[in-house]
Amino acid sequence: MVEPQADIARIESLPLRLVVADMLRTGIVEGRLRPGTPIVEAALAEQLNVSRAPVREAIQILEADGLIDNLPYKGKRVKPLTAKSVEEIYSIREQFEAFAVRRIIESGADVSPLSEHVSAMFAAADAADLVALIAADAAFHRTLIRLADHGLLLTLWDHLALRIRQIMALRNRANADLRQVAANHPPIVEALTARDLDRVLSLVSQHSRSASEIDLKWLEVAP
Amino acid sequence: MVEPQADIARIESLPLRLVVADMLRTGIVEGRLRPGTPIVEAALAEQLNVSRAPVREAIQILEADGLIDNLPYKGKRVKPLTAKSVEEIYSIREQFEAFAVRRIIESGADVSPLSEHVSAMFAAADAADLVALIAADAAFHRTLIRLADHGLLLTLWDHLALRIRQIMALRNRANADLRQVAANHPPIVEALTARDLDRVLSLVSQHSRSASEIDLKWLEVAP
DNA sequence: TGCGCATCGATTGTCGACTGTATACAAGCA
DNA sequence: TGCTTGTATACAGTCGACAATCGATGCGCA
Repeated sequence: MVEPQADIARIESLPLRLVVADMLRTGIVEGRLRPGTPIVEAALAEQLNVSRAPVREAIQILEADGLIDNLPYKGKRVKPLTAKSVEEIYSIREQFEAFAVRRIIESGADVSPLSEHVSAMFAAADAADLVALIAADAAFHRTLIRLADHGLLLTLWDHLALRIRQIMALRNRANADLRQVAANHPPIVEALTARDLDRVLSLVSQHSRSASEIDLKWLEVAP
Repeated sequence: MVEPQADIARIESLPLRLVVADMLRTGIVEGRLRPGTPIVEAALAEQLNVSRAPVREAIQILEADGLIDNLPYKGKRVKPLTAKSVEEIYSIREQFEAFAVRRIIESGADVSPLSEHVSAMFAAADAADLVALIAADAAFHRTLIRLADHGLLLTLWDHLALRIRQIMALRNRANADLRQVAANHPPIVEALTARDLDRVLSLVSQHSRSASEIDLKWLEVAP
């Protein structure tokens, strides 16, 4: 159940379903709505002072994103996270990034946009600001994908990134070495700049796999 | 617009939105609803003798599948196919299949389930049955993905396969050499059986790229 | 003539009420 | 006792009506 909340803000007069979807999505990927939490249309509608229709549609959007499970006529819930699904998510991520860097190096795209995100990560690490670090990390990787100039890939990535954010929000944050996280990225930029495909691929692959291992470890204690 | 149709069959008492979604999906991937065709909720609802709610939800499902475009308050339509989107779809397909075969060879999974689909393809080619050939081809590739034992990959594949089917349905069918299509597949099975990763990768990649080229060629004359 | 502006039609967006389905639990029966 | 059968409840699913939005059309006016 989502915490009690006042009336819904209709920013920019977006359709309500999108506002509601965003609210739920944020709650899920930030870990406030944990896997398994029941999502009940009527309850949500009442809390947000809207009818069930837009709530229902919002839930269906998140269903398509793979964040919510639908058990027909029984109920919906935040999709449970299993070790296997975490492994699958990270292994696909590895493929996507590998594909992206191959395209980037082939096309000779300018990789300088990555640098500012690296700086942001170090700044966040120095300030011990985990939220900012996660945001900068996400921005770095999304930019990497964007440089591949592949619309479908970017769409698929955005879906995947949601689930990765969810996983990261769920793991025990106290144990992360923030500067280490930031330090993982400059070598990728360097290797990209040097057009050293093999080295980039190896770094990216290692990056995904170590993240996967960390998450699997922490999900054991907090499933 | 979908052709006039009597009352909707509520097979197995599935929720209406799923029945409607299936109907629309089939129409799109079989090419009866061509890219750009407007999809109007009210009209569909009347044709199918249901209310707008399930129709609306069905449309949203296909929106998530990437088959339908939504221009808010203006209308929805079958998403137009551009050369770039075709290229993107096939290039992602290539990545997925490459990933799948790497996993298959690593895990040593039994690839014999592929053989029956190859047989089916040759039978269809001999009978000059294009529909059966396309079905067998789709089954072959889906099985290949399934053998990788990766749930998320299979989900992503199924979405992609829809759009590939749509593209294939839209291209001029008279010009295909059916036996040639079938003949492309046995070498893949052989190389898989021999665990020859490099050769499989090369074959699979070639397979995707030639399909992409053919489709791009035919989409020029019928966009 | 040409330009702003009310109006209208088409289409999606939202609502509240009704209906269908599944589960659990209690009541009836062999 | 153990099985079936009813019944209550908590949901999702569907419906018909109404509201909001956008684009086009046509009208008045300089």
